[in-house]
Amino acid sequence: MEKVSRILLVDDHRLLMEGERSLLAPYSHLRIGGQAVSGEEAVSAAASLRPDICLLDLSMPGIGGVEACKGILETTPECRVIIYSRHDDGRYLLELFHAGIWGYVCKKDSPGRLLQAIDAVRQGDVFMGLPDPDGQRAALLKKMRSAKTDDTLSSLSPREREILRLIADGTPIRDIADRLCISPKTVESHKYNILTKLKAGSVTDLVKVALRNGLIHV
Amino acid sequence: MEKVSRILLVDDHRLLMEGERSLLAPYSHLRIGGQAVSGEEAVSAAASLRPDICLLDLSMPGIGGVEACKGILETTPECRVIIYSRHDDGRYLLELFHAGIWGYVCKKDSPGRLLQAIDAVRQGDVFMGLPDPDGQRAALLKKMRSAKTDDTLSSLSPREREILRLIADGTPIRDIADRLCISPKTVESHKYNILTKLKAGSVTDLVKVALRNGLIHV
DNA sequence: GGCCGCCTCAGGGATTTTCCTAAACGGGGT
DNA sequence: ACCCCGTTTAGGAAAATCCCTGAGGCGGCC
Repeated sequence: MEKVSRILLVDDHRLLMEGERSLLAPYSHLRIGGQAVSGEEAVSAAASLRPDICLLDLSMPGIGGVEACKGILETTPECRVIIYSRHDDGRYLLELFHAGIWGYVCKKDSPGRLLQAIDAVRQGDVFMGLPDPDGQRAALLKKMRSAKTDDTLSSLSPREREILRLIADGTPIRDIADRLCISPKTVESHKYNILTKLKAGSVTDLVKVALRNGLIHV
Repeated sequence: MEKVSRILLVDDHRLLMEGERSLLAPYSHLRIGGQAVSGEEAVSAAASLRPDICLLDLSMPGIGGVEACKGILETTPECRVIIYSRHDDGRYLLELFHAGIWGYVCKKDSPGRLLQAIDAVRQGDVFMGLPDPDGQRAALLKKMRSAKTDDTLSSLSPREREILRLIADGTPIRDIADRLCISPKTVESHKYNILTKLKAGSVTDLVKVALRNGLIHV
């Protein structure tokens, strides 16, 4: 008798989630153990339902998939998270890999690959579905195997994250200082530290980082 | 006997497209008249297949949904385009409305609303499915009814677009001047004009515009 | 107690950007 | 011929940012 895996579906596209449900429906060893339509919901759902597998959409409003993933793994480390991403460039893959995901599948791939991934992680394997744009897959794998983590936002203090958000939103230093009731010089210091920590060369890089991490929206 | 509408599906999520197919399947008066997984494909598919309705995803790599929409309407103005967007904030709605769309539905809504929209445009009605975040729907409708178009990038000259791209990528003025073999002062002027034309307050706005229009990537 | 990271503030010169105004040149359209 | 538009250049003062260095207070951890 085969073990049944309880799967938590997380996606803010309801229709896509329906697609996932019907994809999984024929398999009696795969049971939908819950669903969530936001990162926040996903974290609390995982904590209470303790699913075996979590199928997680990356791009969601609010805390976003990356943070959701970390949150889930914090409260429910035994849950094997499979990222179901719309991006075909392995975005965040490094960060997520080091955070502890077990699978990564692009939405552009055939739905069958999702089943492949689920089967793999059920058996304790890791399934990373990566297309090979410009032959960079090898380099990506190499980076995955090296222990270096990306860190991006995790190296920033809460205050720095807050200021990063405001800067990336286009708020001038003076206004940030006013809103936070601190000296403009302090804001400058924070900005300098942020740029240094993130190895960013300009505010445009900060915008991109903030965008990737859901701090701001396009 | 009911007229049959031929529908072109455009989405780079294959699974989501499957969802759309099965959603439409029960209705004999709705026939899938083709499908495309990119904006470029969509434009040529519309030109050759001349569908009655086009169900168009907004966020796609390459030329993206906005440009795809314009391209479709250029070659196939009789095709009634329904935008199927993942955003719930009516993003691009103004621009798209003036470009000539007939419908707008958020992916977050129930799939039923998609059918509603299709029925509406089949009957010659316009269906704009807008949630009401912060009560801004009224303002949005007002803007829709006023004749002002958004224009975004279309108001820029090729040179300005080129410089916008470089600025949004974080290239300092001096480097842009070097790369383009022109005076830094010229670049400044272009930048000033871009900022003015786009009514942007800072480079961060330029990053977002560039991102939305596919000039740069996150 | 001591160390460390975070937040705060400040100084100050160098550098860059901002915000225009003005103008010259060429190409394309009327 | 004429005009409009895009491209190029320039000027210059005011403002903002950059790039540090240094330092004090505060809370947590060993």
